[in-house]
Amino acid sequence: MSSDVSAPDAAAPDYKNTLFLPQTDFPMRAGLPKREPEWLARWEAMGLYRRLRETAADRPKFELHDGPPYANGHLHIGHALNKILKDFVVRSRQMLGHDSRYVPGWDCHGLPIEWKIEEQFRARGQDKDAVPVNELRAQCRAFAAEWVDVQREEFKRLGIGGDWENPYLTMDFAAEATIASEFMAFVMNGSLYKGSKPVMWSPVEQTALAEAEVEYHERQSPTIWVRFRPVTLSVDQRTSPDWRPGDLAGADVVIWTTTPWTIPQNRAVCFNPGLSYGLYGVTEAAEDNWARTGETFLLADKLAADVFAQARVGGYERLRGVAATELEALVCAHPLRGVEGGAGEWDYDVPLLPGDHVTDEAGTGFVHTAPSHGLDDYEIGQRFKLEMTHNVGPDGAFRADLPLFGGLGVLDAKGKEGKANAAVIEKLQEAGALMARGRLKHSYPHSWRSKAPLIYRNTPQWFIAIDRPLDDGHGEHGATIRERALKSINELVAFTPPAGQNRLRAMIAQRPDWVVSRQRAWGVPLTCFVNRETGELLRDPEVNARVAAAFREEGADAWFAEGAKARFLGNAYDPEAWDQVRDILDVWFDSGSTHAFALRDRGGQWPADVYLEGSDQHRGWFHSSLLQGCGTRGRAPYKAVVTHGFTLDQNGEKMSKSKGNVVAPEKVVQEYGADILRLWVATADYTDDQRLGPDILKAAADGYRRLRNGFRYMLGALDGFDAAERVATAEMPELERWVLHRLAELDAEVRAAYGAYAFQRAYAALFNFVTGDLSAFYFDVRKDALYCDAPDSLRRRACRTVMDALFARLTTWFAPMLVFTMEEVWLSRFPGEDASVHLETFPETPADWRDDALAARMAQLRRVRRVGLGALEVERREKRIGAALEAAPVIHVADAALRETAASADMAELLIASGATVTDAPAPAGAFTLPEVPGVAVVAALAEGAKCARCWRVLRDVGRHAHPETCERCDAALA
RNA sequence: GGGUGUGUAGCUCAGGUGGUUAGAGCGUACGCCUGAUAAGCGUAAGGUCGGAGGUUCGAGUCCUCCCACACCCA
Repeated sequence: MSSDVSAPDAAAPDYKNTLFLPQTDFPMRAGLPKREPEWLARWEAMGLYRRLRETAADRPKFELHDGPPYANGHLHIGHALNKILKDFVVRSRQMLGHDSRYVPGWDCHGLPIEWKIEEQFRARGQDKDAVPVNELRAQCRAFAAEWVDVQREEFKRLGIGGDWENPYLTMDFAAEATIASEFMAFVMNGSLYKGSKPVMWSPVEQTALAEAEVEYHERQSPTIWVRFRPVTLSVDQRTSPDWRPGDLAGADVVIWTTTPWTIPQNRAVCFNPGLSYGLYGVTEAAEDNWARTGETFLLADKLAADVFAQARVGGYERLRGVAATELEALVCAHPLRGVEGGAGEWDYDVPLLPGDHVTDEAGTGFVHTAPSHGLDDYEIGQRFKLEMTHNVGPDGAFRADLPLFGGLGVLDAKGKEGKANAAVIEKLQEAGALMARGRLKHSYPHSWRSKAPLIYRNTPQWFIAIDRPLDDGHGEHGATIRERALKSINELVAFTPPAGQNRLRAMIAQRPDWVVSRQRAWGVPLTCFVNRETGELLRDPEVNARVAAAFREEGADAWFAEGAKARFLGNAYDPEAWDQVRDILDVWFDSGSTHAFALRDRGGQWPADVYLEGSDQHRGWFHSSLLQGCGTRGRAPYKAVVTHGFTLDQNGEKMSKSKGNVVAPEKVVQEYGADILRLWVATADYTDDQRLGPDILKAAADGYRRLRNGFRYMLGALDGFDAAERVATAEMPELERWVLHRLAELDAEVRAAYGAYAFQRAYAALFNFVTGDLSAFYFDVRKDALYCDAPDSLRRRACRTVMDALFARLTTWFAPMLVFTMEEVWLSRFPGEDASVHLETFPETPADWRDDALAARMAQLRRVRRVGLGALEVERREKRIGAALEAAPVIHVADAALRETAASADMAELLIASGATVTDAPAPAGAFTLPEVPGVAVVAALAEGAKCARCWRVLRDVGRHAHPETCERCDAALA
C-alpha cells in the first residue's frame, strides 16, 4: 500500500506532543438554543445597552426610529425579519463609530384590541355599549400592556439589542398627550375640517365597518343601463372636424350600474380619456323596445356590441368616433330631471368627468358617479367639487322627505332586498331613461358578524386637508402638506431599494384628504370643540394646553371623564355653546406621530436617519409619518426609507395556517437558535420577498457550522498568542501580506455594505473569504508552519500576527449579524466581566496593508496552484499518492514572466507538497493541464527521501539529524 | 381590474453602458486526509437565464406581449 520512503519506521519516536496543534475550549457544536439565553442574561446583568450609550456618548448620533408593531399576539416571521434587520442596522452603525441608540416601540390603540375586549364582554353577556367608555379603555390598555410584555421577551430572545426597559408606547400618557398636541397643531394651522365620506355601512347593525370586518359573498343584483341626455355643448365641439350640428345633443350617454338605488344620488358621469368612444345609431329594433330605431347613443367602442345585445337592439351602426375633448364638454341632465312628483329634486346638471378608474372591461365605458356611495365616486367628487348627498339614512332607507322614494329601504331590517331598487327602476322606466335591464350574480360585501349585505354610505368625518396652504412657519419645502411631502420624497429622502420612491410618490401624489376620525373608543380622541351655532372650530392655545397637560398626567381618558368639557373649555367659553368631539383619531395618526414623542420628546435626532419597515408600510407608517411630519414640521421625519419584502415559504408561496407552511420564529429559535435565523436574514435579499422553510434553515445551519469552525480554528491557532510575537508587516512572508491585503479590501467592502444596508453583500463577502481564502487556502497552507515551526520562527510568528488581525476584524464584522456566536468567540479569547465584542468598533485598517501588486501576483500563483492540485488529484485517483505531502510535482511553465513568478514563490508550500520544481523544460506528454490555465503543465512526481516523523514531509535529509527520523526544521524546533 | 415590484443551476445569490463555451458559495456524488476529525481538502455532475415574439452581425442584458408570484389598492 505504501512505499518504503513514506512508511515511518515502526519504532519511530512519537513527536505528536512536540507539535503546536490548535488548542481551544471553544466547542465545535454550538448548542445555540440552550446557550443563547445565557448570553442574554449576561448582557442584561452587565447593562450592555447602557454601556453602549456611555462608551459612544461623544460620537455622532445615528437614529433608526422604530416602527411600532401592534401589541396583539405572538411574533410572526415578519416581525422577526423586521427587527433583525433593524438590529443589523443599529449594531453596524454603532460599530462603524456612531452612537446608535434603539428605542423600540409599540402601537397600542385601535380596533383589533377593542374587538378582543368587546368579545370578552359579549362572552360575559354584557352589552359593550352599556359599559362606560373609560372602563372599556382601561381593559384595552391592560390587554395591550400584556402583549407588549410578551412581544418584548420574544424580541429580546432574537438578540435584538435596545432600550427594552424604556420602550415607547403609543398609549403612554406622555405619548397620548403628544398625539393630542400634534392633532391640535392641525386644528390650529387650519388644515382640519369636517366633511363627509362614504364608508362601508351595515344598515342592519346601523354601524360603519372597517375593511377587516367585511367579507365577500355572491349576491344577485339588478343591473340597469341608464340614459343621460346632454343638455349643453361647448364651443370646442364645433371646432372638431367631425362636428355635425346637434349629433351629440340628441344622443344618450349610457351608464351601467348594479345599484339602481344610487341613481337619485348621481352627480356625475365619468369616462376615461384613454379609451375609444363612438356615437352609435340604432338601425333595427322592435317597436316596443326601450332603445328604438333612430336613437343614438354614446358608448365605449369595445363595449357597444355587448350593450346593444343587452338592449335587444337588432342592428346598429357606428356613426363616428367621439374624442375625449368632446366628452369632457358634455353636460347632461339627471335622468330623473322633471319627472312627475320629483319636485325639482333632480333638476341639476350632471357633468361628464375624466377618471382613470373607468375601464372598458365591463359596462358601457361611462360610470355613474354618486359621491356619497362609492370611494372612486367620492374621490372624483372631491376633485371636482361635487355635492355630497344625504339621501340615505343609517337604517339604509331614503330620507322621508325625498320625493318619490322617501322612506324606501335599500335593504330591510333583516338585510333582505328593500323596495328602493325596484322603485327607482320603475321611475327611470317611466321617465324613458332606461335603455336595458338585467340581473347579475357577483361578489358583494357583507358584514362578517350579521352576514347581511353592506352599502357605501357617507357619514360625517374629520379630515386633514393636504392641499391647503399652511401659514405655519414651516414653508421651506412647500406651502401644503402634499407639496412638502412630494418635495421630501423627491429631494430629501433616500430610498432602499430605489423603487420605494416611486411607490410612495405615486400614493402621495394622488391621495385624497386624510380622514382622521373613527367612531371608536380605544385611542386618542380628536381633542377639539365645535361651535354649535356656527360649526366653527375652537382655536385657543390655552384650551389646548389644558388638554395636553391633563393627558400628560391622566392619559387620554381625561377627555371622556365626567365634566371634561367644562374643565378644558375653562371660564372663557360657555360649555353650552360648544360641542366636544368624541371621535377617536385614526391609529395611523398615532403612529404617524411617533417621531414627535419618541424622537423629539426623548432627545433623539430629528429627522431620523432611517425608517425601516416592510413594503406594505408605503401606504402605512411611511405614509402617515410623512403627512404628519409635513403638517407639523414641514418635512418628512426621516432621511432614509429602507423597505423589506415579505417572507414566503420555501416554494415561494404565502405562509398560511391552512397550508401548514408557517415558520414561527419561536420554533426556529428552539430548534436552531436565533443566530441561525439571523444568518438566514443575512443571506437573503431582503429588498425582495424571501423564502423560508425547513431546507433553507438547514442550509443556514450548514453555513453557520462552517463559519463556526473557521473561528474555532483561529482560536486554536492563537492559543497563548502574545503581543511580543508580533511581526511587522514589512517582514512578513508574502502569504501573510496577501492576507492583510485581503483584509484591507474587505474592510472597505464591509464598511460600504453596512453603510448601504446591504447586509447580504457584507455577509457574502465575509463568508466567501472565510471559506475560500482562509479555510481552503491560507489555513490549509499554514498548518505546517503553525504546527511544526519553532515558536520563534518568523513564519509562524507572522502567521499568528495575521491570525490576530483576522480575529479582531472577523469577529467585529460578523458581530452585528451573529450576535451570540461572535460574543462567544470573543469571550473565549478575551474573557472578562466587562468584556463584550459588542462594545468594540470595527478596527481601523492600516493603509499599507493594501498591496495590489502582491494581490495580482498571488492570483497568478493560485492559478498555477490549481493546475498543481489537479495533477495531485489524478495521482490520488490512480492510487499513487494519498496525501499531497507524498508528492513533489514538477511544474512546466511556458511563459517566462509567469515562470519567474512561480519560481520566486514557494510552490511546494502553496501546494502542501513536500517539494516542487518550476522549470522551462517542455511539458512531457501526459502532463496535467487545465484549459483555463494555458501554458502550465504539471507532472506530479513522488517526493524523494523519507517521511519526517514529526512534520510528515518527505525530504532527503530526514534521518541525518540529532533527533531520529526528523528533517532539519523539525530537528531544530526540537532543540 | 389598477398600481408597484420580482422571476439566472436543488438552495442563496453575482452577472456597469448588449459581445468569446453564463459565474460563486452551499447542497449532492465521488475521492483524499485522519495532527481543525459529528471537522478539513480536492474533483465532478448540475442552468430551456419564467414563456413567446421582435430589434441587432450578436441579448440573461434593449422593446412588445404573455405567464407566475408578492405587496398595496379597487
